[in-house]
Amino acid sequence: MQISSRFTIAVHTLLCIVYFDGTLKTTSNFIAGSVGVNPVIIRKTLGQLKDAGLVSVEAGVGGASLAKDPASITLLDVFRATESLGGDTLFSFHERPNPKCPVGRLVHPVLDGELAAAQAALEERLRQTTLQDLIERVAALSGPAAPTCEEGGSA
Amino acid sequence: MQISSRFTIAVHTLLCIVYFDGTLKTTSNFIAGSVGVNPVIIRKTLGQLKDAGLVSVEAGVGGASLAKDPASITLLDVFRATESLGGDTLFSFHERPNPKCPVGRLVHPVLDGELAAAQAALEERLRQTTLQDLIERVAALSGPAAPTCEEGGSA
DNA sequence: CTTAGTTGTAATCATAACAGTTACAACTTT
DNA sequence: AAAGTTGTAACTGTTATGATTACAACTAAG
Repeated sequence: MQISSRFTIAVHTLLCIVYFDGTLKTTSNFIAGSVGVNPVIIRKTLGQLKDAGLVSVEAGVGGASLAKDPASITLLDVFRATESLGGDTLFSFHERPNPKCPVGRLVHPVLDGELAAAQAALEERLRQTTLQDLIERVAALSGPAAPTCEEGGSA
Repeated sequence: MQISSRFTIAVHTLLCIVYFDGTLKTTSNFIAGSVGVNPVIIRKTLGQLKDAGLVSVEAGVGGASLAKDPASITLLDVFRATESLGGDTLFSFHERPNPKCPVGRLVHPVLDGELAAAQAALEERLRQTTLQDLIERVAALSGPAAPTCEEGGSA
C-alpha cells in the first residue's frame, strides 16, 4: 500500500506559492492547473496546510501565501499536515492478536518499538529537507525566465 | 494513509513458525488463531513469504517452516515480501504535473530524490532487525513454559 | 450596490485496496 | 478411501482516494 499523493500535491502546491510569489496570484484554480488535479483537491490541501500554520489563504480575493519562512518548513511538516495519521502510526497492526498465545500476547511489545523506529527514520529524513532547498533547485533548473504557467497542459 | 496490516501479520506468522517449531504443526488455521484473522489471509501471507524464499509450506500434510536462518531474515525482507510495491515507490505521486509550468516540469527532478531517500531510511532501519532478534525477545518475555496456544481467544 | 472571482464545504460518484468469508479442487498422509 | 490441509477463486462489505458538481459566504472592483 502506498502513501497517498496528497503529500506530493501539497509540496507541489507550496512550491507554486513560493515560485510565483509576487508575480502571479496563486489561486486554487491556478495551482490545480500546475499540479494537474481538480481545484477542490487543492482547496482541501490548502486547508490542511493552513490548519498546520504553513500558509495563509485570502478569503474572497483568492490566493495563498506562505505563513512561515520557507527555510523553516520541512518536508516532515508537510507530511504531517497532509497524511493525517492523527494519533495512528504509519504501520497498521492487526487488531486481534490472541492473548492466550505467547506470540499473540507478545507481538506488540516485541514489534511496536521497531515500527516506531522505522517511522522515526523516515520522518527524520523528511525533516532534513526544507522548502527553501527545493525552491532553490527549481530556480536553478528553470533558469532566469519570467515565471509563467500555461494551464490545462496535459489533461 | 497507513501501511497495511499484511506486514505485521507476516511478522506474526513468522514468529509463530519459529516459536512453535518442533512442538506444534503451524497450519494456516493454527496461525490464524494466534494472529486473529481468517485462515485464508494467512494462506495468502504464507504464499507471499514462500515466493520470497522465506518459508516453505508442506502441501497436503500442512504446516510451514522457515527456509532460511532466522538471523538472516530481516524485517525489510518481510516488508518487501508483503507490501507489494512492485516497482512502485512508497510515496505515490500525482500523475499529471503540467509540463508547461516550471514547477510542474521540475517537481519530479526536485522531489524524487528526497522521497527515495526517505524510503531508504525507513528500509534501512527495518533491515537492522532480524527475526532472530524478535524471537529472542519473545522467548525472554514468555518464560520457560511449554509453547501452547489456545485458539479463538478474542474473536 | 452590483458584479465577478474566489474560498470553504457538502454531497455524489467511481475506483481501488483491504480484509472477511465461503467454496472447492488438488495434494499428502494414514 | 478418508481426513486434513493448501492454493485459489469468487463474492461481500468497508474504507480511502480522487473527480466532480453545486452552492453559500466573502472580498475587491467598477
